[in-house]
Amino acid sequence: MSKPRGRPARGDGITREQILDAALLLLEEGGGQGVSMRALAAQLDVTPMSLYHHVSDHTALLRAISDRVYASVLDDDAAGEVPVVRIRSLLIRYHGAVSDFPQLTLAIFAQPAAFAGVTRDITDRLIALLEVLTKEAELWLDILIDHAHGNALAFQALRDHPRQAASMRTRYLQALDQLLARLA
Amino acid sequence: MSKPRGRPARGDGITREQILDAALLLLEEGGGQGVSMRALAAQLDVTPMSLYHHVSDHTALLRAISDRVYASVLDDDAAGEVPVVRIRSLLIRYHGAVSDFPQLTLAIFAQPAAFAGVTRDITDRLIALLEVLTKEAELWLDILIDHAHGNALAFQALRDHPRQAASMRTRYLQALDQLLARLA
DNA sequence: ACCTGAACACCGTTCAAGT
DNA sequence: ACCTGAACACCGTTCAAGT
Repeated sequence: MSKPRGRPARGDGITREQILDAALLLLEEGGGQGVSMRALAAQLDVTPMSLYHHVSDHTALLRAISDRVYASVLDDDAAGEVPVVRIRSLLIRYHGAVSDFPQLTLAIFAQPAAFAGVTRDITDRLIALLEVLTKEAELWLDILIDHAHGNALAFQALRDHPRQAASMRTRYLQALDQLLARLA
Repeated sequence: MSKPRGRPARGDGITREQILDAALLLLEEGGGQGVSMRALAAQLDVTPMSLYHHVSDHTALLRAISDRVYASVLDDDAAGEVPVVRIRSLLIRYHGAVSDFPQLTLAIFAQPAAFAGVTRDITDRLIALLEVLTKEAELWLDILIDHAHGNALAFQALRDHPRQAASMRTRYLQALDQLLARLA
């Protein structure tokens, strides 16, 4: 029943990659109160403590997950397009990431000190694009990012109502376009 | 050392009011991961289980707290003023409540199913005011509320930097005015 | 009606013991 | 290097026992 105590044979044992994969899976389905070390370990058929050999901390785990999630936001930035279009596509992908994993977003904001710099690249690119269009780039950065975050929270509130959630996506797009139209 | 087992003498024992007071206190200072039943009980010099005689649940406790916090938002609505001014003052008070208790806000959003209707009165009043000013009242409700929420989250991120937090308040006001100016 | 103590099922994390 | 088991300090919550 119980596993041997020592180091497992080569090829057994757990990878950091496998941990992150399982964590994302738990995050998507479980929804509950987030990924716990113990539940994650059970998912991987391993004792909780073995995770600490690959991840230093629970918040380090969350940071690793969010790094992975937000990395995809920076891909495919419609590089050839006009600034407004690039801003729009960047925000839509950011909003998508944030509202696909609302529990992760909440966890990050619950202890923000540990997550400085995770979304740094995104805001850096956004502000560079905004500076082309307006003198008050920082103000509009605040508005657009805050709006994405707040909307993602409202999203979370409709988690159990998929039909309303779908219309929420289009409402975000409407609001975003309304804001962008007033930017110039 | 240990208290007697039975019902305490008249005047001893705990009130629901005292529980909420202590909970708000813990919320303000502790900041940490929110108010736990056990920490709250310790604060009141009582066993955790005695709380369940006055509050049915941990989420019921949070709901009671948030009812109290948000009730003050509806006071003093500058009733004589123009709609824009009333909207502005309402949102500023709402933003204040939300960012004074970011941990509460996060807790509420973490399990939103239990909190439908808490902020209902606020959105009702807001939308009534918005309908005077624009045909797209619901769209602007989304924008303004989401903005307040998102900004409150960003606020939380600066919890340990009071100086930056102070300038954040004025930045919220700037952004709010920018949005309201584009409403008409 | 209202409190206590013991108990159950969870957390994150440390530490020593194993291979 | 990497896993286990036991342990510590936390959670929320239930249930029986006390007055």
